[in-house]
Amino acid sequence: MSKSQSKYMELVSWIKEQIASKTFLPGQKMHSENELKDMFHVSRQTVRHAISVLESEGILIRIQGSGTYINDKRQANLENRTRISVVTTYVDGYIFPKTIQGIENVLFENGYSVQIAFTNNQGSREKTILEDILSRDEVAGVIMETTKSGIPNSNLYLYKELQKRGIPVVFINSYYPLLSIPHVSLNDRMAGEKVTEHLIEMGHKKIGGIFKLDDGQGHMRYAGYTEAMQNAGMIVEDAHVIWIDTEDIKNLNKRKAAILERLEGCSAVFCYNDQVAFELLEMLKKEGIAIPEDMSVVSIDDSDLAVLGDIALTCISHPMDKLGEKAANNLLRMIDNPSYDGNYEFDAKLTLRNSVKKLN
Amino acid sequence: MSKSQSKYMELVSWIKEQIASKTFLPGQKMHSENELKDMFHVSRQTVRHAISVLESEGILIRIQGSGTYINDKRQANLENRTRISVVTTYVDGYIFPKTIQGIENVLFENGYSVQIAFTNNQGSREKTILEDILSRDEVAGVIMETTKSGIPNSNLYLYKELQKRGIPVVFINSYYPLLSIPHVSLNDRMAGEKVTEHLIEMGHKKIGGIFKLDDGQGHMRYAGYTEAMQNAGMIVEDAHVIWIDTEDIKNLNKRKAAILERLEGCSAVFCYNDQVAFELLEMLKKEGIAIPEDMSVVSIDDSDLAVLGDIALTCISHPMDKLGEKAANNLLRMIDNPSYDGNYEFDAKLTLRNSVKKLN
DNA sequence: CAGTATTTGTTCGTATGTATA
DNA sequence: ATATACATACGAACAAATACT
Repeated sequence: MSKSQSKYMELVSWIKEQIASKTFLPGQKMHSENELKDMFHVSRQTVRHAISVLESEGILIRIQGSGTYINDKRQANLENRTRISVVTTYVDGYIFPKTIQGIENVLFENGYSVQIAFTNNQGSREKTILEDILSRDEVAGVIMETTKSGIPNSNLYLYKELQKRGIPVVFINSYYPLLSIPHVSLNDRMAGEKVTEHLIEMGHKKIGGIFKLDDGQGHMRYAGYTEAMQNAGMIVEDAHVIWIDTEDIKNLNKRKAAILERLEGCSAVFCYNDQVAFELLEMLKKEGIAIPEDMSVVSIDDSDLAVLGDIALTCISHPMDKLGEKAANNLLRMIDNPSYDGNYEFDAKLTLRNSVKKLN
Repeated sequence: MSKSQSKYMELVSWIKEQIASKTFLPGQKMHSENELKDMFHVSRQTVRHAISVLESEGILIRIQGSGTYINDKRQANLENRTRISVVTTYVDGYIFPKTIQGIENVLFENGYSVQIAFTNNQGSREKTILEDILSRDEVAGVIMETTKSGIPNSNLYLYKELQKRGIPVVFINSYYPLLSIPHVSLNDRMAGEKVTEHLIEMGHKKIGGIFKLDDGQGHMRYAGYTEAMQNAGMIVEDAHVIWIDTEDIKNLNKRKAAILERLEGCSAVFCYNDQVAFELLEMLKKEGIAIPEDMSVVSIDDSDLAVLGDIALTCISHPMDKLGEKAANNLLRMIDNPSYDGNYEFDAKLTLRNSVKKLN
């Protein structure tokens, strides 16, 4: 592969490939100059030229009389790192800005600089960003929002590589169950449970739900919803459950007919988040369905959207900036003490407003 | 001094001494390899070895066919920098997230990583962040939102230091008039003018205004407002102009009495931005003042807030993500070509909605 | 511990290729 | 187009540090 005209550059490429493919392992001794000379049928000068390039890049270390070794870069560079990479899906939602601000506040106060990137909730972008972090090899830790954690992720090997290199990672909002990497999030299961229990206490029997299918939070909130229903001896009817994905949220109206049909007969509906609730309110209003008289609506997040319209939403509060601060603090503790368990889930707290009607 | 047994190290020392003693000046061409060979009675290989050591230290630059030059260190260190620092006031507003996302998109695609920090619109924090950037000395450029550009800033010397080091800076949204540093922003003066002209065209004579006093955007929007009034032969009455600062915006109600008094007799009011307009709408509603029947309201930004309530605001659109992209692109061009002029102002475009009444 | 082999470090000579002025 | 200057490449010799017997 990589033909770089000159012989020494070909040798450079070859050695890099061996290291990348784990044929040469960090700390190991490499072939001697004379061995390489014979292997590649070049002069020793050419071999030395190639090695000197790699040495100046910090990839190899030459020790006179002993040999040439693959540098164990990790330990060498990790010492003075004061940079943290923060990767989120978007920044233009209503939760992330506050979370990011919380993260930045804590990290800046602790002398770290914050490097940021956005996945746009696309696995391909997540991959590029992780590869970039790995190749630059200069961050002391990573705070990461999962990308579509509700469906299988093909980038898990990149997270494992970070672990292998001793770079701690904290997930926020959700996590990948297949990885043993800590996360800081809202207790989404509890959130789903509490909000559903509230509806049940208020006398609702037929409770519909709109959940996000492509992230773990959607799954957990759904799990809480079903648990609360079952605890109350009620049956979760799939006919009243609507699953949407990230794309749907932006244009809930496209699924209007299906949504209205599924909510037929329900007196209340559990919305995945405020954004969904807000869109749903608009939709119901246009259909002449009054809230909360004809339909009670609850949601999760307690963002600006929850109180912006004429109907204030009863909902679970998202910790937002507190979540960011906690994630940052946990990451810093993990950097100091690699065995520290960085997991944390915020208890769900219900805020009562006027979007739920009491039935008798 | 430094006798380092080997000939090539002696040559290295000699060259370093020449540079230290200003015999060789930055940017200057050095002796050719053959000249040095003859001067020191060594082989050309030895000369090349010495030069390659100095080249890897970034002290010399070899250019094939041209010669070997003493590196101007500024440029030397900047070569491999692929990090841009983005500093904004907040991230939890409604404009910044989109702007930041626009910036990140462009920079990431161009192989740069984005380092972020927030000033919270406090001069002291701006100072700390700039000092941090300067001491780390590892960014290729800075995109900066001004901190209270409407009042004197005591950190200008730090920006000058960045200029001195050849690190390009682009301001967004506003700029410090005392510095010759480019900015990318909305044409705030034009925005103020257009929105005021619209009110005048709709028959309004008494037009009040709420402006932000502590940033340059507030000043420019006010300038546009006065210009439009004067062009129409109308007089700007100070009694109808309200100046607020960043703190006031969060709690407009505290100045309720003063605001209502100043708007007395006005048929329309120009709001500094959507946030102000939104707060004002709430206030007027509670006072029983109908919009647009009793009072027309216009604003600038066209954020989510503009269309969220029951009254959709007629306003000037803020370029948001486009502004971020433009700022990033201009900064990249400045990095490539230091003489490139990175200034750009987006034309103001009016979006008509239903917050303005036509008078006759 | 001494001696020897191995491995990298330094230096010279020479030749040809390629980019620049 | 030519001369200049750096780039690549080979061969050879000896020095210095390390490893092994």
